[in-house]
Amino acid sequence: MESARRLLVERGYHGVGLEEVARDAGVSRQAVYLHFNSKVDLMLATAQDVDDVVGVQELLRPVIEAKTAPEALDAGVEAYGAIEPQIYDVASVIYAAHRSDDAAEAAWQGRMAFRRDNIRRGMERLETEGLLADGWTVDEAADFAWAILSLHTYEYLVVEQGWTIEQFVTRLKTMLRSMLVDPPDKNQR
Amino acid sequence: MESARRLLVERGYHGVGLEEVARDAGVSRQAVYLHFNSKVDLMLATAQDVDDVVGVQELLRPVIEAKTAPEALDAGVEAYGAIEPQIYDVASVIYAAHRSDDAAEAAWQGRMAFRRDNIRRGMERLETEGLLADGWTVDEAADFAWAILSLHTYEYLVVEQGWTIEQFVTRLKTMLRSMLVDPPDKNQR
DNA sequence: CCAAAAGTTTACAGCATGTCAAGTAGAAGA
DNA sequence: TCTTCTACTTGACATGCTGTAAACTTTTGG
Repeated sequence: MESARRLLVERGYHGVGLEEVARDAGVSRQAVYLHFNSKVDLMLATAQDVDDVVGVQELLRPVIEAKTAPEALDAGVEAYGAIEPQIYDVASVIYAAHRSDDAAEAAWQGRMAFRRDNIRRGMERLETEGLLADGWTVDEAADFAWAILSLHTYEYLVVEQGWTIEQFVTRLKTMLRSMLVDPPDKNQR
Repeated sequence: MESARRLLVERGYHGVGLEEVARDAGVSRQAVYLHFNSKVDLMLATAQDVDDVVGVQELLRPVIEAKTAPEALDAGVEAYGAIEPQIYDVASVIYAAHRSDDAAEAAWQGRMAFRRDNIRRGMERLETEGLLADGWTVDEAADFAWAILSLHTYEYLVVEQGWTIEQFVTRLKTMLRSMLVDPPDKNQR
């Protein structure tokens, strides 16, 4: 599983064959089919494995437990900064396959829906507390924050440009606050 | 070329074979190899074709001709909003292939470098005019704007969530102004 | 009208995914 | 200890893809 992850990530889903993945894991190619239905199934199982180890639910707890909506927003960005580095590699393999493969597409959409639902709840809370900035609907704000807190923002800034996680999280916190939270709460407390 | 684009875009690079692409274009599969060296070469040529038709240089002229750096930034976001819908589909095919294929990787990096260079020049101009917001270096600001003005921000907000281009451009203009331009010029003129 | 350019059919090599069948080594249980 | 079950192995095969090659036909332009 570990080595399957390494190879898939390094060379991309279509860049490595099952033969090599299996040999690298010390088993025959056919043995893979005893555990997984297909290559894409192996990839998805690998991703699920990563999810379980990371413990996303745990990392999202501070978001739910935050006392105010703006603090929840900050906590959400921090959770994003903690989660993304761990799931980035397998998630991007799923993304790369999602246009060509139906199972990958379903897995990708599921992940996106999960994240967007969480963010939307945060925006609903902002509005409930009367702190959603003027000119934004809950949906539009959720769309915006979701697009910013994406796999690809992380990819561009941290993976490609070498930003530190702290730098990345700080900039995004400031930006989302200034865009989505009403001025009275604009400065961090 | 047109139909090659359609199929590649609809089903993804690995989701369609050359046989079908060729038949759809009304020629034999082998005829494709008379014009292109490989499947990836066909895809890249298709993308180049799109670039030529779109006329990126023309669309970027208002950016260069803007009188002030903040106006150039706005013009840049507008140019992005004009270019991205036209190149999105083929660009995303290149992106999807860039991890598995060396030629696709090179093409992708080239596109990214082109865009980032343009954005960096804008940030240099902002700094020259003394309007780059406190706490930002030219490089960091360029990274940030480049990550935001990406294929994927467009994908998430316009393609997936159905934002209009106007809505999209307006939000990004406001955001980049408030993050990167010094307060005196924060409001649009 | 003729010759080159462009395209067609047919065939083949190589590699990948996915399936099937038969055999084996070792652990677990009666 | 003997049996059986499990996990894995090797080998073979069907299918589908990319890329190359050769021989034949059509188009086209000079």
